[in-house]
Amino acid sequence: MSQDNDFTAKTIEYEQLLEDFKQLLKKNGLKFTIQREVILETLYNSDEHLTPEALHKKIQENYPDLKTGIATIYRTLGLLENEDIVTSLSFGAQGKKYELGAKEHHDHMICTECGSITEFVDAEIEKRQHAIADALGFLMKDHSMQIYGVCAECRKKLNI
Amino acid sequence: MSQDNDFTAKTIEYEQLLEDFKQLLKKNGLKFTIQREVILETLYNSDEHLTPEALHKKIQENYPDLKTGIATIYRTLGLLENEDIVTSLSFGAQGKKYELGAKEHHDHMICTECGSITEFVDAEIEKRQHAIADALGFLMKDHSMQIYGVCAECRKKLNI
DNA sequence: CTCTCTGCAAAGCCTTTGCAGATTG
DNA sequence: CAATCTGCAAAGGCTTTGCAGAGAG
Repeated sequence: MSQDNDFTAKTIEYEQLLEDFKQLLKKNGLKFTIQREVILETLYNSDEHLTPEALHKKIQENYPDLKTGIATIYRTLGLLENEDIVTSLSFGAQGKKYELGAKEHHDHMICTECGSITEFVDAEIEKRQHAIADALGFLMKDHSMQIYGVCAECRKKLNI
Repeated sequence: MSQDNDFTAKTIEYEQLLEDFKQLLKKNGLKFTIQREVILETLYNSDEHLTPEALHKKIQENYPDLKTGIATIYRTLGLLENEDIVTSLSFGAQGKKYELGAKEHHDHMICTECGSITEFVDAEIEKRQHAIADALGFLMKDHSMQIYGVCAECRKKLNI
């Protein structure tokens, strides 16, 4: 569950993020609601990548008084994704998982045993990606990379 | 539609592929049916990554006499994916696209304007991926990388 | 001949949408 | 106050499944 590699880093403070979010809402004539704040906050405080359903559950646990509908989760996630505040990862058949996009760019290492996601960055790969996009005349906007395999923990357990 | 970069290469002949497929079926006590052959053949002859629906449509066009149900497409695709004959790419909300896995390993460059997918390979990136997985104690089985942006063609059209 | 496959239609997910009341600005 | 939001439940897509007849080995 918990990660202790050196590759991840939140590059933005929550207050800052919240401010940006409010700004964006205002700019688009949208309203700042408790639900939206709670969703942003929950995403911020989660090191895991969350499915809409997992996010919903987490919010229901942490804010039992606030009756948050799954529809609002979806609507807000869509909103946040449009505004590039969160990004989503698509998996095989299991749908999408969301994470805050406010971190330093990173890639994902996904354990096929336990489903955990470890993040990492590598400057060399980033550089090559740009070089390749350029070589093919492609205007690169974003990229994502996933490595699938068995994480260190599961390897110990399975002795492989 | 058509791609003319130097990065793609089919490394296996159709006859070979078909033979392997038959072998696999036999090994698992499964049967070789016209539908399965047609699906394999259509995937082989398509340079695009196909959604189950697109594949279905293509088959209906090319084999109007063969009434192929979408359920069979899904079942066969699942079978082929399990056997690592095809691999799937997941996109935002638009579901999955499948491609034959019988090519040299490659990554994907996806145009956010026209949705086209260009394949490429880069030895340096492949090498780094292994190095990173090793460094993190991860047993790497597979990986995928996508670059999102605007393809050369669309750039011309849009003048960007 | 036996066992697997297929097409069809029904059933199941996950996600989106319509609506009336609740909330924000 | 006017406009957006929310929760609920219904509606929508895409994918999977059950079944009876068709087809492969």
